[in-house]
Amino acid sequence: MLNHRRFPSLSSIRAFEAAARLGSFAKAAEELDTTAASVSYHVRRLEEQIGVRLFLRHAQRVELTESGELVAREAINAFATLRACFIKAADMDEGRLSLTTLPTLGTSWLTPKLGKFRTKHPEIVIDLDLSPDAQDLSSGRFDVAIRNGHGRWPGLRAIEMFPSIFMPLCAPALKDAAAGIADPRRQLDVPLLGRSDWWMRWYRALGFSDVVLPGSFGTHLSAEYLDIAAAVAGHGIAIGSPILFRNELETGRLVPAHDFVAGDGRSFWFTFPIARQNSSKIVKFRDWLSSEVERDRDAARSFIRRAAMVES
Amino acid sequence: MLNHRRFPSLSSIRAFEAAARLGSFAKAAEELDTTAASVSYHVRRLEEQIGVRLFLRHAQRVELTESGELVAREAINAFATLRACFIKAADMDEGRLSLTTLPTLGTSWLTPKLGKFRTKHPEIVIDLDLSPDAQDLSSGRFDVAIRNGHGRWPGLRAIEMFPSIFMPLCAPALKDAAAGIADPRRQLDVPLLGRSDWWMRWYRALGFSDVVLPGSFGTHLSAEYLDIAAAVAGHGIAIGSPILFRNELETGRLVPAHDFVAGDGRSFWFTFPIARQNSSKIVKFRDWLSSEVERDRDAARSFIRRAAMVES
DNA sequence: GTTGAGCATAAGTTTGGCTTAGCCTGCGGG
DNA sequence: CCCGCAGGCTAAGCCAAACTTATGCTCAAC
Repeated sequence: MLNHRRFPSLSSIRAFEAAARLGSFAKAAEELDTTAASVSYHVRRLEEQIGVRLFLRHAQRVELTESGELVAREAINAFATLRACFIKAADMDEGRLSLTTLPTLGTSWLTPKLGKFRTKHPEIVIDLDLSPDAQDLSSGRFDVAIRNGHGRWPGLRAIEMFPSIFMPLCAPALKDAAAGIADPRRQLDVPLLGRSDWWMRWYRALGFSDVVLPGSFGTHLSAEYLDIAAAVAGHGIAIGSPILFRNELETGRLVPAHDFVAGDGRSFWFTFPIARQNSSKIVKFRDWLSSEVERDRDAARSFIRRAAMVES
Repeated sequence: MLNHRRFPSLSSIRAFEAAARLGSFAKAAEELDTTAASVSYHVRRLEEQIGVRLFLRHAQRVELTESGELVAREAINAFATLRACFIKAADMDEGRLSLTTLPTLGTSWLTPKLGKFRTKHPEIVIDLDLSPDAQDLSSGRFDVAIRNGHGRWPGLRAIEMFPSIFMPLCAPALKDAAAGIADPRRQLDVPLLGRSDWWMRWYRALGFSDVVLPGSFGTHLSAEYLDIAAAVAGHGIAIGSPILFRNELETGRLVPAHDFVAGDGRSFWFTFPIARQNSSKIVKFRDWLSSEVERDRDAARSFIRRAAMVES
């Protein structure tokens, strides 16, 4: 008799379902890619577990009992439902790509381009998360990430986009006031904005090893885009990437305050779990992103070429 | 990505279903009577197989993703359907007892009593099959059988009902004409009806070893009840069981043509698969049958006591 | 700060389920 | 009529999936 607490073996149910649907153990075995012996065994097992005879065995064929018919109807239905919902879930999942990236890159570089992706792949919605610290891709909250670092993350595939480089940028009106920027001992009339560690690196790349920067930087790391906005507004000289802020440079809202470009040896990487490298939405985004990166890297190649790397 | 041909592992689906329904891997593990590690493993596996993240892992809890919610709804539903239909099938099965027996016993002895069983257990429908040869109980076509034999059938439990005995029976009007029945050399005015092998045994039990019976018995084995009907109609002397035809004897429609009773050493047995001895419908029928047998055996005890057994 | 709940991961072990091999039965064609 | 074949059953042995054990980690509660 049926023990109401315990569920019968699922393999047995599957075997029964196929046998009932196809009306033959042999055909079921073929569909399940196994042997008739296995199907026979499982059907018998199921019958023992629920205490009900499901098939009548005749010499060359099997026939469902009345109870068998009932169970078959429901089981076939249940399996079809499951099959369908996995496919549906996969489709739904394919239609939403969730991406986490650094606020600066997201705000200044990525967001303006996303419209083009949407036009090219209208079936995919991008779900963008901007957070300063690297989110764990293995948690599944995000499909892909754009990260800054050295490109080695266990379990993740990392595709290099462009190097992390920076140079002093200012509004054209401040260009003259910034003339002495290359000498850290001179006191400028305009404040320096942006990440102090980058300023240090930039000066070190110029040959000044123990620069003491004026205080009042007043910014968080990773909020450079706010400082860039301030620089555009003429409030000082910011340090930032000529690649990320190519648009500001090309439109003349910013100009280099000095031509020297430094880098920290790190890069921006497009990353995703190796296990998901064949996911079609990831492939689509990756391909699109690569072409965008290609164009930008090309446009910024002079900056990249002359960047002086400073190891930490 | 989901391979549309192959179904994901069912154990994984079950683990996921329980986890989704209970909102916790630990609770799911408890319900499935396994460990949290197993549930965790299976959910991860399912996600890999269908290529869709179903749960978001947080430190102390898990949360369904959007796709997870969809799959969960369907899976919970599918499992509930399955669970329900097995129970329903068991119930349906419990409500119908199918019994195969010999035509004589079924017609003359069992059928008149079945009304009482129906009254006592209105929830069980008896599905009666009368066939001269023993049906295979292991095929599942029948739940129980009443058989004639020596009580040893592999895999079957056999409960003895009463011995297979027989004596000459005739209509009261023929009693005088049957006076010389005990001497096979005398030619009677009335024909002998019924199984010739039983007549032979009966005479052998009386001490006549090589009896030559008159021809024209014109009956099949196992169709004694037809001959008994003929005897009731006064067409001859039949040989049959005083237990099975107790009713005819008690109402006076038949009388013993001679008081000698023979047996063949066999009995009628109530049998069913050992594996099913706890099936409640079988227990109910068995208990009812036993009480009926008890009463009949009691009423027929004088016939049974004096039956002379003749080994084949 | 300590404890406990909840999930993940690794490694070792068991057992369910598969395969192989052989048998039986009935059908159909030579 | 007989033999081959199709379809199902059973037994025995093997293997990988799935389970257990053990440990670690994180957060929440006291």
